[in-house]
This record gives sequence, structure tokens and C-alpha cells, in this order.
Amino acid sequence: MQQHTETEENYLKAIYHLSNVTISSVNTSSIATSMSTTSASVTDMLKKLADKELINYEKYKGVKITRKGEKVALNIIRKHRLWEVFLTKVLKFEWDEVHTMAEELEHVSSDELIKRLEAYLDFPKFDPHGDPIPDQTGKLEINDQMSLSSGDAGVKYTITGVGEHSSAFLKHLAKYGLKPGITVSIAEIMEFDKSMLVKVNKEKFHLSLEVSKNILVKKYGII
Amino acid sequence: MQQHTETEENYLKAIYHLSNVTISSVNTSSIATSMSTTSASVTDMLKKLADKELINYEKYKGVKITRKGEKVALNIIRKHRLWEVFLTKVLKFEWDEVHTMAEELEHVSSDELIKRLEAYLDFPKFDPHGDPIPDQTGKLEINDQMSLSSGDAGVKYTITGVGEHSSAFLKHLAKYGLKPGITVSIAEIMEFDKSMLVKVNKEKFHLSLEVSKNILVKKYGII
DNA sequence: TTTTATTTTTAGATTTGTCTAAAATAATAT
DNA sequence: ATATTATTTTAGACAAATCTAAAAATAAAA
Ligand SMILES: [Mn+2]
Ligand SMILES: [Mn+2]
Ligand SMILES: [Mn+2]
Ligand SMILES: [Mn+2]
Repeated sequence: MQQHTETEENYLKAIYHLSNVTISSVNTSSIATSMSTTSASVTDMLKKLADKELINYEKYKGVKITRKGEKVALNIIRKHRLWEVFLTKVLKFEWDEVHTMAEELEHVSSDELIKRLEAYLDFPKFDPHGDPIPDQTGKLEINDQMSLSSGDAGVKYTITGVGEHSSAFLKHLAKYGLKPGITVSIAEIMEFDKSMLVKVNKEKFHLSLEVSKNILVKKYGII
Repeated sequence: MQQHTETEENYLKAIYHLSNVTISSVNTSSIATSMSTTSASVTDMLKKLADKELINYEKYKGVKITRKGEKVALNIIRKHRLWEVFLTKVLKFEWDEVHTMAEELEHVSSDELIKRLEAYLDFPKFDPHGDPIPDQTGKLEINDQMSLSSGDAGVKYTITGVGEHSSAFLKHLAKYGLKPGITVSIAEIMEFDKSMLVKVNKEKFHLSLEVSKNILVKKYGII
């Protein structure tokens, strides 16, 4: 098994994630944005990743991740999410505190370590943000969740995840006590701006479309 | 709190360990040997560490670690040893398997993470190899152990640690089932080469001086 | 106290990942 | 179709950590 640098791993992860939001190939500038670096640096790295056959790269035509590259990316994501479960379930961190630590832990190389951690955590299928955890072969269960913004008034939903992972957004949700596992019922949907009034344990509050769009849910009672 | 690179941290740790075996100041070549690098590289790094006031460095006169540098080193060692406890106690790794993984984990930066890990492990005072774990302030309990080689025939001892941490040595001990916690009684000491015949649970075997010197023990019954 | 050997430092390259500025290409507008 | 704008790539430079080979300093031996 080939070894990759931490930087290469981070680029691959970013490209993998972008591939899931983009129909065609991933372009240089979107990678630059998501990595907080310049397009020039990205181009340099793309050549290196292409040499290692982790991506298919054609000058000026963007990038497609290869099966090989995808496997590497999924392994990093697997480690990231298992560590996030460990940090919340075992060390009792809040779900909005674990991402930064997992960004470091995901690069610890031992596959045996992660195998044992997975077993110790009793083979969790989803991380604290509702994202699926790939198994050793890279397969991941699809969490068939919907956005709260497409829910109906008068119906109860259980939060299963989020569509946006920024610390700012997670802390915003935490302020209302909103996190995976919590039950929310939609009291009213405003025609004008698609904002909604929701009820959580007797408390009522207002959610903008920007927020409700990024809260992922299932109908209450459906596991 | 200043940030240090992983490389700087590794150099500091090496210098700290060498300081405890050397009476005077630590010289360039011993650092090079212990870091598996060249003296030229070491000299470069020493300048950098001196700039950050982590060591006192005088050209051609070797190096003394400062209080500040010692604190950094002790924090890395603290993390290393706590992760080793986690790997053996929680994930059930053998004591001869954990060092390499701990070498990576020790650089994960969050101090809050290590504080919670320590609490979760119930504040262990020693790692799986019998080495003391520094507390948050850098203080460490002294394990007043002796070398098995200075023990007496007919006396029972409990293994508390090792004086040599190489994988080769640890695996050699593992072959005989020797590890911290195990009780050993010295059956006979050979005058000629100071090797010894020891008994562990009915089984008898021969230990060379080279081996017995690096097994650290306490008299059986004395906690 | 010279001479010789060892250790340490400097000088100059190399690799990895980054940057800015300029050139090349592609996409959009007129 | 040509001009304008946006995107991407190249060129050249830089910082970190490393290396080899040569020079300088110290230690040991004669
Ligand atoms: Mn995360
Ligand atoms: Mn997550
Ligand atoms: Mn160790
Ligand atoms: Mn240890």
C-alpha cells in the first residue's frame, strides 16, 4: 500500500467531497477555495496526484477522482468520522467541538488501530453529524434523510444530520438545542420567505430557510 | 502558547531524553544518532530551537534544554504515554505494539483532548512500559524500581518496566511472557557471566545479563 | 607542543508545499 | 467573429527540513 503525505490526503478528501456536489469534473478554483489556497498551488498538486494515478487530470479541463483515489479518500473520511464518534461518545465532547481534532486524528496511519477503534465503538454506521461511516472496503450506508425545509406544517421530524459543517452553523444550532436525535415539529411555514416556526419540547422558535435547508431529518417514528 | 512543528517536537523530546542520561550538555552527534539523521541537519535545527529559547546552544559546546523546552518535551511525553495506555487498556493492543502508533498520536495538538483522555483512563501514573506519565504541569512520579540484574537468588520480584524500548527487545521479552505485572523469581545466578536462571509460573529459563539489566522490577509484595 | 583524528559547523543542493505575477487558454459578451 | 473577462497554468522565488562534501574547531596522541 502506497504512502501519501498529509497534504495529499487533504487534497484528495477535498476533491472527493467536491465530486459529490459537482456533476461534471471538479475545477481548480473550487479546490483552491475549499483548501484555502491559491489556484497555482492546486495546479502543482494536481500534477502530483495525477502522477500517482489518484486523479485523472487534463489541463484546463479539471479533475476526476479515480477509483484508487476514491478509496484513499474514503479511508481518510472513515477515520475522521470514527474519531468523531469516539470523541463524542467516549470522551463526551459536544458534536460541534470534534471536527478540528478529527482533522488531525484522521491522518494517524495505522489501519489496525482504526479497525479496533471501530469494534470498540460497536461498529457505528453514522458520525455525530449524521454522515455515514465507510467500512474497510469503502462502502457506506446511505442515510435517506430529507431537508427540514421540504417538510410539511403539522408534521414531526427527527434530526439525523446537517448539510453544512461549519463551526458557526453548528454552534448556532447548539444554541437552540438542535442536534441529531432531537424531535422537531413544524408549527407553521411562512409563505413569504419560507421561514418556519418549529416546536421542540414546548419551546417554539423561528428558523430561516438558510438554516432549515441545512437541517437533515427523517419523519418521526421512521427509523 | 507557541506552536511547534512536529519535527521540532521530536528533536526536543530526543534532547530531553538524552539530557537524562548525560551529565554535562548533550552533543550534536548523539542527537543525530537518536534522530537517525546527520550532524549537519541537527546543527540547523539547534539554531532554530535556540532562537525559540527552547534550548541553550553554544557553538561546539553542545546543548542544554531550558525550562521552557523541558515543559514542551514533557507535554509530548505525557501525550505519548497516555495514548499508549489507551491503546493497551482500551483497544487491547500488546505493550510491544503501541510505541509506533503513539509516536504519531503524541503530536495531536489539543490539550483538552488529552485532559479528557487522562480522566477517561482514570489518571494512570505509569504507561505500559512502566514509565511515569507527567501531569498537566509536567510533574512526574518517580517509580523506584531496580534492575533485575541486581536482584538476589531465591527472591521473588514483580516486573514494573523496561530500561530499553526497542521493538526487538520487547518482542524478545514477550516470547517468554515477560511484561509488567508478571512475577519472576531468581533461581540461580551464574558467577561466570552474571546470567541468571529465572522461574515464571513453573517454567524456568535463562536470561543473559544484557536482558536482565533492562528488566526493571520491585520486590514481590511491595507496591 | 606539534601532529593527527574526531566532532561540529558551513556551504551549496534538493524536495515539498507554498506564494505572486505574468502568460496562456477558455468562456462570455458585443 | 472579435473583444473582453475569467480561469488556469507557468515561471520564478521562498521557507522548512533534509543531504553531501568541505572547512573550521576541538580533542587526543605523539
Ligand atoms: Mn468533521
Ligand atoms: Mn462529521
Ligand atoms: Mn513509547
Ligand atoms: Mn512507553
